[in-house]
Amino acid sequence: MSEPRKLEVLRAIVEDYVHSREPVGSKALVERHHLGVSSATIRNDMAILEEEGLIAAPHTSAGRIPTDKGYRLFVDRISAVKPLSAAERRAIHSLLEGPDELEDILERTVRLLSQLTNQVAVVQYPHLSRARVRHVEFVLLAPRQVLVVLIADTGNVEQKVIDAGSDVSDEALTALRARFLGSISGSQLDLMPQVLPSVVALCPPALRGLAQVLAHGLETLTSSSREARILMAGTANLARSNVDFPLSIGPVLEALEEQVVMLRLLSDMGDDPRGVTVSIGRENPYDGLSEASVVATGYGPGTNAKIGVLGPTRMDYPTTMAAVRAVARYLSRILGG
Amino acid sequence: MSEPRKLEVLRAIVEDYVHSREPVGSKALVERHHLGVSSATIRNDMAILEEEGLIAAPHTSAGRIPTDKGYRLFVDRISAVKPLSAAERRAIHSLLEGPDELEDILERTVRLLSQLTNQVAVVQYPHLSRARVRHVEFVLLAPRQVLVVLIADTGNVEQKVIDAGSDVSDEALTALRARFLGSISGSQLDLMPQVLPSVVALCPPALRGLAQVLAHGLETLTSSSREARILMAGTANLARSNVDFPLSIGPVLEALEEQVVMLRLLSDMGDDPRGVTVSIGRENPYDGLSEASVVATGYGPGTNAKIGVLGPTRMDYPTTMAAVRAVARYLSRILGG
DNA sequence: GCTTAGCACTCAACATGCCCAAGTGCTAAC
DNA sequence: GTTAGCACTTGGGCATGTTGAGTGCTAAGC
Repeated sequence: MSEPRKLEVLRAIVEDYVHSREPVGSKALVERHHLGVSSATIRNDMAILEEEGLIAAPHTSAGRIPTDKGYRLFVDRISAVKPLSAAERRAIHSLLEGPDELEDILERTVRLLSQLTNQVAVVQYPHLSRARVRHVEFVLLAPRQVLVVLIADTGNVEQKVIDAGSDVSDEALTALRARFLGSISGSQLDLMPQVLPSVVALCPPALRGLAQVLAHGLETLTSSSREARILMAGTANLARSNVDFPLSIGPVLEALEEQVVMLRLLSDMGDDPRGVTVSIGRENPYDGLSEASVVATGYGPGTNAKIGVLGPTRMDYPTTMAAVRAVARYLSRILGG
Repeated sequence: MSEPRKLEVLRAIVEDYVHSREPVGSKALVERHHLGVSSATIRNDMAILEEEGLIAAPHTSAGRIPTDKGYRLFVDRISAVKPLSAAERRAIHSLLEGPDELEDILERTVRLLSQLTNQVAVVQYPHLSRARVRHVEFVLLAPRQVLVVLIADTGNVEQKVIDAGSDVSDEALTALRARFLGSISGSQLDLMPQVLPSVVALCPPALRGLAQVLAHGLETLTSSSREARILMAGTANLARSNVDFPLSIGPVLEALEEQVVMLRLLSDMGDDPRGVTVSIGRENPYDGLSEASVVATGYGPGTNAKIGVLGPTRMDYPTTMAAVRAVARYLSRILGG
């Protein structure tokens, strides 16, 4: 049997099934796609595809549906990129409208992506780890309370109120601010644990106690738990595709709510620099997502944060991948400029 | 017929139905509750209750289920507050553990509440409108970029980067900071639109342009759109009670995602200062929530922000109300101290 | 060596008919 | 005002039959 036709058959099955949500049989296949052979031949091909674990039959006398492995092959070798429609392009360009603060932009982006794909869209805040310190500020709120503000060159502003333990003078704060700023301004945030102690060590003994506290505050601001934020939109789309989650959408909602899970998931997905990455069904590390697929890609400076969508394995991969890629690119451009 | 028994019958119907999710008939009723009369009598009572629109029968030969109006009467006049279990009390007290920043506290709170009630829990960030200014800070990030930070006595820290339009000197900023701080420190945030212009007017002409820009920045930080934030947890519980939303949980998820809707909903609910407020089914202003109930109450200083849960109308109101009240009280205590 | 027609076989989905249990409303008696 | 009794309604469960889509296999054809 011919290898190209085998792939063609798989492609047809995936496309039909995604379109109709119904197991697709040999006869329907030859009718809808001009494959140039009869249904009997297709039956033989399908038997082989099934042997290879690419498709499966829900029961004896039903058509076939793609398995996770089948989708994987489809995504990797068969699918062609679908160009976006003009309307979609226009929608993406409208991202520029509105306030240009990081949070607002991300929010609009994730909303847009969920509308474009009719799936749940997810975006991770830009990683701080590779960002650099742009500014540091200490503000005395009360005799012992200090507001520590750290601004990264990504536009992130992180702040935290800390308790100094003993009374703090304005002069001490100003002095320390200058010291910290001089030493760490421009350095990468993920180097803070190494850099900060040396700053403290160089302080005159009188200031060292306070410096220690402030350094610790700064460190927590840059720690990974801080950057662990995810924005999402379109969870209602899950309800629409209720049928596609035979068990329940409960576990999926749980996963989405558990930011740790989502972050892990996104960062586990390799960072193919020139395309989107897809994680299909049981490939997902989290059990609750065994019937879901994630299509994601990096964005922003160094493509270090991820944006993507989550939906049922029965998903229109080409279109979704195109949308994710287009939105990610445009988002990168906005943030870069 | 006796008024007390009528209420007793309604109470029994609500309780049984909430417990079993099945229409409850006259016979089962007399068996499970010792009402002291026969099923025939109950039948008569039920006919009256139905006439009054408090209960309804899904079809001719089925038992009755409470209507929205029935639940309303139940909540208003019948239900007794259920004391929390020791374990629940303990869980609530564990709220104190962990970081004590506003965001962390609210996050733990909403998680806890969703676990206690097995519903979706929702909490609104404390209103800024009645909060007072605790501190203001201007930080020069770049020659023309100023970071404006505003700290409220509720613990909220709001910040925003603004473009000054022309180069800014450090001295000017310091001078203006002193002016703003002196004039607005301690005043209510919702008075800012009135107070800020006068501060600007009193500035020396050389500073007035910058003062104007900064005042505008401060104003947006205090505007209502800023305080419009909601945290939620437990959306996966919706999937569990799938059956209770005959249509779909889609509209419910949509409503939850639409912060505007939720904020409107929460603030529309009267502010009964000594108890929780309940909004049942079609009482909700939003169509998608016509099969949902919201149990909410105010918390924090002036009980100006809301916390609550959302679930199907078929909900264990007494327990839910007790949990919401207990959590809100404890949260108020934590934030107050 | 592929491809194809033909055929027997399987099985979910649907329809039909039947009965049952739960529940109601009403009436007449207490 | 309460109750027993009864006729009536109706959804749900079950057994049965039918249909149609789909398969696998075999034998013939190119």
